[in-house]
Amino acid sequence: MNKKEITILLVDDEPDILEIVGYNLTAEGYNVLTAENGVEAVKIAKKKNPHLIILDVMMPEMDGIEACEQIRKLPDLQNTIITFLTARGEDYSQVAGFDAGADDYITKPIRPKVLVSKVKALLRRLKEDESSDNVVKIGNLVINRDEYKIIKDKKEIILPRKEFELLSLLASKPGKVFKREDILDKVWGNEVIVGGRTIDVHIRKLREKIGDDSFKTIKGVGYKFVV
Amino acid sequence: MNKKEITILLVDDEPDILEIVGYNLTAEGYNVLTAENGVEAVKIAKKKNPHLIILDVMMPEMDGIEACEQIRKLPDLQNTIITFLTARGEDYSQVAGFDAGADDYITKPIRPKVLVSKVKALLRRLKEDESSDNVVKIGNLVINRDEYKIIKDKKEIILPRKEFELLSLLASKPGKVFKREDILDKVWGNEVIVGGRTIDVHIRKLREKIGDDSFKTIKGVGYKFVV
DNA sequence: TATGGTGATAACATTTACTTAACCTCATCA
DNA sequence: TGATGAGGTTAAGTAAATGTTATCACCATA
Repeated sequence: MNKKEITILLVDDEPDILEIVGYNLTAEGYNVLTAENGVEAVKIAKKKNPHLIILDVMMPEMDGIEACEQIRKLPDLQNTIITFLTARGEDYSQVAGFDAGADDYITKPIRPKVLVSKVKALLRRLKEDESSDNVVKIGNLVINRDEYKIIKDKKEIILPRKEFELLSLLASKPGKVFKREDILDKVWGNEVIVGGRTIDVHIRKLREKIGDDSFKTIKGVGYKFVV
Repeated sequence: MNKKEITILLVDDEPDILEIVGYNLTAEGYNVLTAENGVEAVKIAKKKNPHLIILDVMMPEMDGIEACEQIRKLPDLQNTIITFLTARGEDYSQVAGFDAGADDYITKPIRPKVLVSKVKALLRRLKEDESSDNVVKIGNLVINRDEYKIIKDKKEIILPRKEFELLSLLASKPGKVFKREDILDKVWGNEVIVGGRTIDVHIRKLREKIGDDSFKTIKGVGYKFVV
């Protein structure tokens, strides 16, 4: 996801804060929307579907907590990250904030650098969320997509990229037969043309490293991973 | 399976975590049970048979690892998904966790959104197991096109491609007579020309493997599959 | 520039599926 | 009754698909 495509909704009743924070986030390349109260915030959130919402707790009309609750009810905004702006030490509002469905909070007074790095961290989390189950366990195998490693019987195995992708694909649905063409599509990409024996050779390496029994050949069709 | 019917057992010795995580899961519509230590967890798991168990590793009385092992021993809880709560980077506990029979782990500090999406992903896995998409059952036969296998009286039979396709075709409409030319069209493709005895030979092999009675010859016409 | 890992390929071996041919059985009907 | 046609059976040959190994080009890295 490109920064340009990331939309942040900034909600505060003080124009100064909107301007300073907004300036800093815009300078970072984010697409920034602003609202001056909860009612407006909910309206904009509904329409623009931002990735991140920064909500001041104390606001006229509708406070941040209530706005947050309303926003959380909207089905399209389930994956939006919401963070509060709260005065330091106001512990109660933090709890209430989490209760309302917030993911984090930022304490006032706001220091632009801190805020920007927090925003970056939160958006990084969004990415992590998108690829949520990066660790898969099948039988005595643990496949960790994040760290690109395999654990078999407590022992770590490092696989080259193609082998890892191939194993990863086959193990994503144990038992299911993947046709050769499907494997080529998913591991090699459908533009790439490789020779006829390429898949076999990679399967062979996996059989060597992971175990012969785990990979079954279905002649004329493809391969499957079995537990 | 409706969300309301899904039960999650949450085990942690810190009431704060039980509350925050419990709140988030309840808000998602899950039925949440809690326990404060391993002993209690095992007791509740045995009684309530939850679909998913979230276990803190570090707990007084009985730690998560041991609780997991005990739970895994219970026959009713074989299909339960167990996931650990573990401090980030505690690599050892992850390995030990998988060893004890866990399916996944969630790192602390807990971020509600991450946890919820992970829970959803895990439960999606549960659903997939239950739904049989590309599977057809006829009599004591189960034909699984995804895995390219046949199950007859609980025993797995692997068939070569042509035999599989032939059986698959005949069994798609039990009782219906398929003309020889139709079979050739569908299994062999209408450009391929094969000798007169080819179909018979394949039928013979199926009769050998699946059972003589299942395939009836209609002289001058073709074959049909009967239950 | 040397090194080592990766990934593709070619050449060959092996395995398996599929087809065929030859022969057999059985029912039907002139 | 024996000629005919349809399908059944078997083993063997062939073709197709996959397994195996060695080798090479490429790339990053020391």
